[in-house]
Amino acid sequence: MNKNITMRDIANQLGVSSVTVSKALNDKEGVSDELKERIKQLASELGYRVNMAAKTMREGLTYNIGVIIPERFTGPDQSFYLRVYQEISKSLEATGYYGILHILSGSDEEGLLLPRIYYDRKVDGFIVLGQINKSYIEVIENIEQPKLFLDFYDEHSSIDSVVTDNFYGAYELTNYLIQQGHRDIAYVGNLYSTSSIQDRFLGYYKSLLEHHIHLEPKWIINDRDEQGTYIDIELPSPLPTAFVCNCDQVAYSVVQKLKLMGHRVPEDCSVVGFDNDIYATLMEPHLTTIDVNINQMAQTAVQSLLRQINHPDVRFGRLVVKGEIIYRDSVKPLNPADRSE
Amino acid sequence: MNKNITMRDIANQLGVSSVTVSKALNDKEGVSDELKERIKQLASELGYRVNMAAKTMREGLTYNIGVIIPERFTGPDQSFYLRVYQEISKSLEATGYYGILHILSGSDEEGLLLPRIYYDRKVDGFIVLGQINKSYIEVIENIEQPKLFLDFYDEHSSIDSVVTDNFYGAYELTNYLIQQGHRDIAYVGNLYSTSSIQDRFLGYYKSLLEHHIHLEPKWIINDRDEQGTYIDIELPSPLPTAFVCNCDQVAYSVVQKLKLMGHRVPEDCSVVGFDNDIYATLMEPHLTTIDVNINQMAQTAVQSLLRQINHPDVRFGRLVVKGEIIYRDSVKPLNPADRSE
DNA sequence: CTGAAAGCGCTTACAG
DNA sequence: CTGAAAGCGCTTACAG
Repeated sequence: MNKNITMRDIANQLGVSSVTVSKALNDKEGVSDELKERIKQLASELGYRVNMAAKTMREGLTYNIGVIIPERFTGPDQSFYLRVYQEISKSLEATGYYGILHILSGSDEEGLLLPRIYYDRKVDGFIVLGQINKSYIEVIENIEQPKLFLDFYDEHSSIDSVVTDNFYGAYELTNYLIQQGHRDIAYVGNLYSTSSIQDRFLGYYKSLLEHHIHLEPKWIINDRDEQGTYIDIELPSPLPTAFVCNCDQVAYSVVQKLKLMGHRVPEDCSVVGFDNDIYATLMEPHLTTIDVNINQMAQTAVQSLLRQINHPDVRFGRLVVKGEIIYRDSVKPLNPADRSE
Repeated sequence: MNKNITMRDIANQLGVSSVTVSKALNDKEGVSDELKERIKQLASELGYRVNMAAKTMREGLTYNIGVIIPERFTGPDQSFYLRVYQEISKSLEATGYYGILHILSGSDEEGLLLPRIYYDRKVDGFIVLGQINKSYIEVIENIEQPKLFLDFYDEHSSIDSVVTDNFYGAYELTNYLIQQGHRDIAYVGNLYSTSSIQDRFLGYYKSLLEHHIHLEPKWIINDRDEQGTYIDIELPSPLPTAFVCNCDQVAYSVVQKLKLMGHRVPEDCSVVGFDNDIYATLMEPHLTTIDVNINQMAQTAVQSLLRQINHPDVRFGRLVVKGEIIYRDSVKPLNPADRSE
């Protein structure tokens, strides 16, 4: 019965024009309060629903945002970006927008193919969630629509970005380890893979510098290739007393590896991660890590992009969202006597 | 420069009508091959992109599907439905459709509020992913648009559904335990919470019946309240030799609990799960479980719903997607001598 | 306060 | 093979 009720139907039944109905339903000037009430009343009885497509065509706004996530971040054991997407979705809906997810396949990324949402003019703007390769960044840059990088950035690009505070997160985590008496501290992560891993490394390094601890090149341990595919981690020998891992999943692998070699965590080796994702509490011991404020990141991203849509000229640059150390059981204070040197 | 190029622009530049451009770009009859080529050529040079909103208004199809997930299934440690959503997204995009995610909050579900995508006519149909309460089912039923339940069903409802083969999955898993010599087998799950948990229980029960094993009421162990909130699991005493858990996450909890009590898995107790999600391989020992074919479920759901959109009269009823046992390390053959009675 | 006109960009049915 | 006309449902700008 509420089969495609239009404003005209309401107008006809009330003997007014559809212009008046439009004004009433949108709370615009120019309708008497009494008539407005009658219109709203009837609209609700008839189960009137706005036809967004008509609105879209008239205004040139789809009220959709495309969220692009590179496929390699969406494996069965990686739920982090999906959770971010979920938060984006919620933030968007609260403002009358909707998110459309596009998983960017490896081959499309290589072949520099834009997602279908682009060719179909399905969206008013794009959020790229997760680092894409240099050439694809250029392709995105050439899109003449608002866009934003989330959880990574590119120095050569003029595209706004929202990232978690990787640098200070890792810096504080490393400070904490040093406070606990550690001085032989390794960093696990490929420095050339993503801006996040690189910035976390730099935070770790800053902490080392401030404490006049020499950075041992052999204690920068690779965990993946530059495309982001995990490789087998080779632990150095002798072992450091602590590992700063670029993410919880890698921390989990490192702990597995240590256990396999007969070492105990944190008794023999302390380990910290980054993200506070599912790995942090599924592993034994529970991981000390940085809780990335996903909700805040999503909200910031959505707000920035929406502002870009409404004011195409304003730019934000790089927006940093603070994280927070979560202290758990993977770090042990080091007795000075235990030190290797 | 590709600022809102329309068919008319192409038509004007070529001195033809926009009707001809439309036909050419859509590969319809009635344009000479030569002209069609010129049109496509120019369209591509100009960076023409179709205006979906116009198409939508004309055809009355949005080419969007709403995917509704109850909030309680989307906690930080539950990525299963998000992964299903991801697969739905991919399946949809392959057919020119797009998914719009709506997380149904607990209060909206209680208050029987329909999502905004409904009021905005944003979608051509709905996939409800994850069991909703009875009253909300009725609300969904009254929507005069194609809809489908995914991963659950309701006997009183005429809405099509796609589910994994819960019954036979649990049946085969229990058969396997019995083959390994187990006879004291508990089931963990609230039988009144979801259709999946109920059907898995029934599969377990069928296996027991077939082997003439008495169903001990005390060995049906509760894991959550009827709203789905997890509760503390109380293990029975004496312990059975095996647990059939309604999902991997609960299997994980059970194993944690057993370990805490000083029991070893699988040496003292065997445990199996269902889903083959991240918990299955993150726990020690790795879990023997049923691999739910997420990709197949998503594809089946998308195809069914799309057919419903194009043929509003056809119904499928309940579609069952087969899963597969994944044998890992959480089950140990039971030596007859070990039996408790 | 109320409404007639025009137009967003496309496609279908029809005429030539 | 090609195109003029009409209409999908809305909203803005203008006239009364």
